[in-house]
Parts: sequence; C-alpha cells; structure tokens
Amino acid sequence: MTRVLVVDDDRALARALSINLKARGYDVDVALTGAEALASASSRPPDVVVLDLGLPDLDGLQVLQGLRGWTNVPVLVLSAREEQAEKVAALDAGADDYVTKPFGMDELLARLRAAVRRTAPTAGDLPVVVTGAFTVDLMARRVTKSGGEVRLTPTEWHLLEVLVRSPGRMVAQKQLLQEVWGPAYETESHYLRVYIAQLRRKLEPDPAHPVHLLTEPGMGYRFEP
Amino acid sequence: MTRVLVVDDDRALARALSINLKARGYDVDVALTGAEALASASSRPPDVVVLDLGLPDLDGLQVLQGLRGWTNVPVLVLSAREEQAEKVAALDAGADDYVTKPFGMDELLARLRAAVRRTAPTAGDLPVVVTGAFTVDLMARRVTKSGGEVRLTPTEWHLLEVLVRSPGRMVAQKQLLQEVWGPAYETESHYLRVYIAQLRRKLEPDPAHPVHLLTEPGMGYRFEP
DNA sequence: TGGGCTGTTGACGCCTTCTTGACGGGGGCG
DNA sequence: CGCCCCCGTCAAGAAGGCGTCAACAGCCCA
Repeated sequence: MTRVLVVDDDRALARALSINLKARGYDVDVALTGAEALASASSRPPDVVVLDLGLPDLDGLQVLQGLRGWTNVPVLVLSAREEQAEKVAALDAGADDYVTKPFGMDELLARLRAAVRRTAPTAGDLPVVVTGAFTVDLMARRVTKSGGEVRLTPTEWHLLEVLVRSPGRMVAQKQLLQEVWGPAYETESHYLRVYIAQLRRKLEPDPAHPVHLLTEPGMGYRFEP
Repeated sequence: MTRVLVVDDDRALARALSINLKARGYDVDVALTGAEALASASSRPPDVVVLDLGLPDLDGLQVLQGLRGWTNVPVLVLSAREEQAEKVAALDAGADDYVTKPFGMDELLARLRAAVRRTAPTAGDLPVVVTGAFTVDLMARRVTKSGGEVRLTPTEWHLLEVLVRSPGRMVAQKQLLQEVWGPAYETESHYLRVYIAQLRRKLEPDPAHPVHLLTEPGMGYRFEP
C-alpha cells in the first residue's frame, strides 16, 4: 500500500486530506509540525509527502531540505502564496510539485498519483533471487548456476519467472498454464511436466531429486529458495 | 545538454519559450503539430517535453498517449483551461505536470528543472562504455574499434545506444523496436536481425561468433561489456 | 542527371524450440 | 492384488526464429 505523509498544521485540512486519501486506499501519516514530519519520515518512510509550507516551528523549506538530505521521496508542496518567487524557491529546493490553496481535491489527488507513478518503476520488487544451486536475475533476465550461465528458452524462462515470483508458495497448475501459455491451455498439464523437467535438468543439482522446483501432486508446483 | 521539445501551435509562444530556454542553455526542438511532435520525439529523443494541449491536428492527450507508448520522458502540459477534470485527465494520461496559461516564465522554468531533475538519476549513465573490442562514447556519439573510428548510420547508432544503456541486461525485441523505430514497428523483428548483423559486422572481432552483442533467442538481445 | 549512402523488404537455409505422442513408474483405492 | 490416475522421460515431426545475401526505393549532394 502506498504511504502518504501529510504535513500541515491546519488540523481541519490535514483531517480532510487524511480522510480523502484513506478512502482511496492510501496509508496516511499526519504530522502537524516540521519536527514531527522529519521524525515520522525517518521512522516510517513514506512513498510521497504532502507538505504545507506554512508551519509553526520550522519553515516549510527547511523541512524540505531536511528530507532531501537523505531521501528522494516525491514531495508535493501546498501553499497559500501565489508569488512566482515562492514557487521557484520551493521547486528548486527539491519539491516535485507546487499547489496553491485553495485547491481542488481531485486535482491534488491526480498530482499525487502522478508523483507516485514516476517513482513506481524504481520501487519494484527484488530483482535477483538466490538459491543454494542457482541464481535468477529477474531484471537482467539471466540465470546462473555455479558461476556459469544457463541458457533458457522463452517458455522455460516464463515458467521459471512465475514460480520464482512466489517463493515458497504453491502455484496451481491452472495458474501456471494460464500465465505462460494463455487461458486456452488451462488443461494441458502435460506441457508443465515437460517444461518442469527441462528446468530441473538445467537447474537442479540432481534432477531426479529436486530440492528447489517441487511437485505438489495433483495441485501444482512450488519454488523453494 | 538537456534537450527540450516544445509542442505548441502558437508560434509566438513557441518562439518565446524557445528563446528563453536557449538563453538558459537548453537545446530546443519546436513542433507546431502533434504529428510533428511525435516524429521529432522519436528521431531526436528529448529529455523533457512541453506540450500545449490545444493543437490543430491531434488532441494533445493523443500526443501524450503516443509518447507514453514507448517513452517515460517527462511531459509538462500547458493549457488555457483551468477545470479540474482537464487537469486530472492529463495527469492520469501520463503528464508529469500541468500549468495553466497565462503562466509565469520563471515558474515554468522551475517546474521544468524539477521535472528534469527527477529523471536525472535514471538517465545518469556512464558517458563512455568500454569493451574488449570497442568503445562507445555516448556523449560524443562516437564508436572506436582498435583505435580507428567506426562509422555508424543513424539507425545503427540508435540501436547500439539502447543496448549499451543497459549493460548486461537483456532488452526485449519489442522494446528495441519501439525505442528505435517507434511504437508502430513493435512486430518488425526482421529489422532487428538486419541491423544487429550490421553492428556485429562493424564491431565484433568475429561477427559469426559475437561476444558483446548477444542474441537471447525468442526474447531479445543483450550487450555484454 | 547520376552516384553513393541508408533504410526497407524479400528469399532461403539452418537451427532451435514447441508441440505432441508413446511409454514406464509409483501411489492411492477398490 | 490389480487398476487407474498422475507424474516424469524420451523422441520425432512441425513450426517458426535467426542470420545472411541481395535487390529496390528514397534521399542528399555533386
């Protein structure tokens, strides 16, 4: 779930934002002061920050600088001031967007989505999975076994990818067939047997007694790291 | 140098933007229509796009979608319309920012800097890549092999550039075709075979047994430093 | 107008991969 | 004990990808 840190000393506005965000499935932290914001951000790192520039203790720009010292989390600045110089200062201090109050909630949410979306690709899952016998690099699409590179065909790779993406969990035959061969092949469990065997031959230390690509008889297969 | 693509049918505004940007050291391309914009973006990929939504031929949103089909370049949308629904639509279609006209030049430039700054970490690559057989200087657009310079055609260079920007990673055929030839050529894998062969002939020590430009059968190609 | 360079397209042989079928083993169940 | 279902293995034909060569069109420049 995406976590938003709302920093605003106006309790009513903070509350309104919080309710709206939670209703849309965001996880929301609220900070009423700059110091609180910095503490919250370091203890529970947010995915995006909504920062009101008018705070009682610290200047909003100082909060921004405090954040930018150690994180690139997107920051959406709120302010009642419309002067260009203000906006330029905030943006050049590292803000990702600048919205003047009063603002429309829909627009704010859209700008928030845009800010989150931009960082989405970097926030991907673990790119490389390691087992006792081989390693799978999902980003580079590469499999190595005891140093050497292992050549996989597209179908073999696709199947391995689906299994590796759910480590330790059983994946049903139907699901594997759907994801690799398409919905029309739901019942072709023979394909699975052939390709699981090929993967074991290429990856398992002893293909006859697999330890990483396990069969769950009658149900599916499981990848064990 | 940062390249900006300005898309606006208002010649006066386009000109004003262009002058301001050039004065600040940007490299500026101007497109007066949506079709022109898409063509320019694919032949000379910009680092950021300033897109006016009111265009004579295509809807601005269509241009945005056309870009988003194959690139994540930041897009800053200009519009005379203030309605929230407009803004939400543009932002959710992939725009990175939305500025309503009339706007202050300083603010626009600050938002542009913010947009470029965000992508800096991802675009920040090594300017020159060295392999056992040849070196690629991405900034200077030069390739040298055992001291001598190698002449590459624009398409050859573009293809090599995409591969070299992801060293060690497999790049899918679809992605290569989209980035080099455009979104409409997703399936023309024959182009890849022809041009990869030409690159190998010009760069590999033994073109019949490539060691740097490798085929991942059925999936894509990989550059190995 | 002509020549060279570049991009596009077609034909063909080679090779890998996919698909499909046949066969044997093991375990649960009647 | 025998039957049947499910799994694993092997093999062979079909399909399609890959690399290569070559021809053609468009373009720029002389």
